[in-house]
Amino acid sequence: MTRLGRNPMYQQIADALREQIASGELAPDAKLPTEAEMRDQYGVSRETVRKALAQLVNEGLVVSARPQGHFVRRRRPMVFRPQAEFRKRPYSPEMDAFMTEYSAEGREPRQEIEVTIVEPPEDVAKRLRLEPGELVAVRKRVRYLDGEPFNINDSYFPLTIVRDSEIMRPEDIGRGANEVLAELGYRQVRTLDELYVRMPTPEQTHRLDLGPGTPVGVHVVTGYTTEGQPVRVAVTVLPGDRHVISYERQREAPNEDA
Amino acid sequence: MTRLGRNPMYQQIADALREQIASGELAPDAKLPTEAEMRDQYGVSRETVRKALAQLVNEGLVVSARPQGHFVRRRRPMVFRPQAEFRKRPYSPEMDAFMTEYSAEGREPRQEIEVTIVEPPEDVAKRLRLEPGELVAVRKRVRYLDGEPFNINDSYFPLTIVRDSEIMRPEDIGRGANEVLAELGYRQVRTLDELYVRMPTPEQTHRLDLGPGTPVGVHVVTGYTTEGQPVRVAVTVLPGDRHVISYERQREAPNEDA
DNA sequence: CTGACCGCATTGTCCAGTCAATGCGGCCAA
DNA sequence: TTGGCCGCATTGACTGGACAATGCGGTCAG
Repeated sequence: MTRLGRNPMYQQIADALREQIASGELAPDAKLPTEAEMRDQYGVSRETVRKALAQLVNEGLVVSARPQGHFVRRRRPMVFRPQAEFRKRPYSPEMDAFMTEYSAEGREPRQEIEVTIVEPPEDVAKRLRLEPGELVAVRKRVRYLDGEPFNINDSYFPLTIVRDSEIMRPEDIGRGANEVLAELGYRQVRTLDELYVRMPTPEQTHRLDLGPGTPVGVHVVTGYTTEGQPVRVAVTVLPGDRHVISYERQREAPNEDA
Repeated sequence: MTRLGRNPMYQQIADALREQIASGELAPDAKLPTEAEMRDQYGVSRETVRKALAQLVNEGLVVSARPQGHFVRRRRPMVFRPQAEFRKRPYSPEMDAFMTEYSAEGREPRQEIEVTIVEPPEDVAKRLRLEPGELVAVRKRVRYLDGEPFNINDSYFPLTIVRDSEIMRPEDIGRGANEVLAELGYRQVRTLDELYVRMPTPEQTHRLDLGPGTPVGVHVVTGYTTEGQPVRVAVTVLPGDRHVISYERQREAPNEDA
């Protein structure tokens, strides 16, 4: 482990540990050597060892549990299925098998709901085509599984169309907020979905209790009525270490392209 | 900037800088104060300032350009549209507007293609339902835009069905590899899409020339024929700082759910 | 037996310093 | 004018140290 290949020592140490994790030599939940042990083993200072460990933590491969040591992280992803909104059942056998593998079966779900009226963030206002100053109702939800926060879902509705409706009540809506919108005369027939991949803001880190090195997927759904009017913007924040996002597609017309 | 709120100094410095970036006080491409300046300004050691900067770099907010200093990062995302495979044109007006905003118009595209025959990685073998030892053909592509690597796309095909076909040639296939598969008698009518959000492996970091703190989306498409036979697994790696993933959905049946 | 307390191993924070690498801008020679 | 070289500001890598925080496990008093 000497300074041959031009790579800095902390890189080489991180690479060595990463390799041990990938090969299974260090299994999930296994304890890594302590900083002091590695300092002696590699003949470097403790800060250099710490820099290597910090890199692995940032990659999401390792967690630190003071003062027990560093441990190989175990992943338990869960399926997020945007299509669940519009499709009831008919999945292909492949999708069924996939769902079974990553199902929430046997885990205990819970959610917290909070409804407020606010001036919308700029990006939401733009998607709902609101004039400056127009207000929206927000349903902010945090969903938990086995007591662990799993995702954030904030749904924005133009205040003019949901005022005094069931949507304003901070309770679970059994038949879904989309059905309530439909009853109010705003049935959504089309959505535009955007997905961003990035590191979380400190606020998201806090709300989702994220460890360092956990990226998030931000899923933004804008729902439109037949007339093309946007009536809902839903922002879902999905911690990368806890989700697989999955959906199914079918050929539409019998012609082909790129 | 004293040690009141229990937060470590490097956190407080990082928070202050993050706030200045969010507020626009430090605009994109703006130069941050040098480490020495901040050391004096906050009355801490240089290492502490560096720890704060490292955090911002890891969040993808700041880049360091030695020896010019640290700069606020500018983002220029690009649309990734999985549906492009199956849909030719008919997008809604909303989607059209969105595409225009993030189009590649005026940027210069280029790609490198490499075709090899390998024993597939375990996850690919599983999706293609291959027996141990069965081989696959891989088309590995790196796509560039304005000279910058934009994404990686590795497509795996069972060797038994593509041997000696056009797919084995390391050139661009104008009408698309999917059409070639169709001509060979394996038309795909359905796909299962999975999307993972995570930090890149060192190999991906290298191939995509990623800065630290850039998460990636890993998009895995498995294509099936009418008979439900998997004939293609495409793995696309999308750097989070360079993409928005976007698609459209339509109500299918005139009944509703959650 | 039980509960409170304390020692200890381990990680977290921070410091003051050294030397290396890098790229820009200016200086100087042809 | 032009091309090459060099100084310099700045970040990167690393050291060896100090002290704080934390939770587990064992000890000891009741």
